[in-house]
Amino acid sequence: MNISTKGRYGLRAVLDIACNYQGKPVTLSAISLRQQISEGYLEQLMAPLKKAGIIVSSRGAQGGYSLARDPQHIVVGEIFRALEGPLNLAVCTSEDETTSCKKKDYCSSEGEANACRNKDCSSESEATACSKKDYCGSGYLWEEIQKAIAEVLDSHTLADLVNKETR
Amino acid sequence: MNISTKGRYGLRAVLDIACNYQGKPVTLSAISLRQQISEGYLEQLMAPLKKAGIIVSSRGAQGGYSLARDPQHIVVGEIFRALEGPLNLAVCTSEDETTSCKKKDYCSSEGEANACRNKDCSSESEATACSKKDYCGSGYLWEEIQKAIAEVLDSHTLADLVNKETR
DNA sequence: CTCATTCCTTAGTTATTTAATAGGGAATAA
DNA sequence: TTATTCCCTATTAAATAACTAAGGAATGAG
Repeated sequence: MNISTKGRYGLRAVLDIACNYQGKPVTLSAISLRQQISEGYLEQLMAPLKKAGIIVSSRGAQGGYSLARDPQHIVVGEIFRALEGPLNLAVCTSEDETTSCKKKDYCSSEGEANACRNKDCSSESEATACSKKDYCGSGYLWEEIQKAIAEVLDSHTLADLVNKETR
Repeated sequence: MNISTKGRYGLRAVLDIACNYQGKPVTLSAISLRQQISEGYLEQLMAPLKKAGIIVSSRGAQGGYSLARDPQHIVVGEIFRALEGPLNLAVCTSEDETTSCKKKDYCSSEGEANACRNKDCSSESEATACSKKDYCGSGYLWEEIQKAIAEVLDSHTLADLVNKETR
């Protein structure tokens, strides 16, 4: 269980922009140099960040990237989700929600007392309904973990991280 | 960011044993059938669980797996870590701790005010010291997330999950 | 106007990890 | 002594991650 370079580098890039903006947009090459991440790879991280409305860009000489909003109005969860996608700890791949929890085989206890709950899927995304998921006891756990992660992500702003950085 | 089948299947397997133990050890084939996980793959999950002292096994006819302790004395974090390894959200690969944070390039802010803190690495494992890590602002975030995950893992016992299951 | 600069987009490639399968071996109870 | 059951290791196929490459489009400076 880890966070991909996409998420890690991407956050560093946004932090870099936040810390190094001085009236002028910050160029990719400057970020690349400071963060020791190849420009080509950084480019790919900028696209989703831009799409998510976290950064804005301008082209041409003196161009580069700036934050779309003040750091205190950018929640870290936005950045994370833009890069890594919605939180989805347990794997829920099926598109057909109605078939959920019909197969009691997936549940680790037997007998009629065992009513598979339908919300064991911990995905944040509505699109991915569950027919193969980790049910019941384990599903509960993944959900709790996911909520804990979301809580951290959504209770910090970019400004908080900038403070940690320059302190 | 997700949890591998190793962790998910493994937890389900342990839950299965907890729920279906009735005086006799639970066989792999029974777990396989109920959980719809191949026996071959399950076998590989049993090894670390056994090594971690979570389950015990007996061979031969009527053999199988049982819990090594009562479910209320098995913390979920033990199971998780046995299967997925120590929590290690940010990647810290170097073995040489003294080189940490010497390269200011990794930090996303410039200037002398920027003292890279040495503990940004969020790894639970002592063995993996950091020379390439996500520093400062971002390192702080990964650490907070990791602590939140550990809190959930370490505040639930297997008995808690069994209750969720059979309710 | 034109040209250097900078972002933009897509395709392709390589490395790593995951998820399994396969097959023989060792212990044990009936 | 034999069917059962766990044990161990190697191999492989698929998926994902992590880049690299390369050409294009916009823009500001001169």
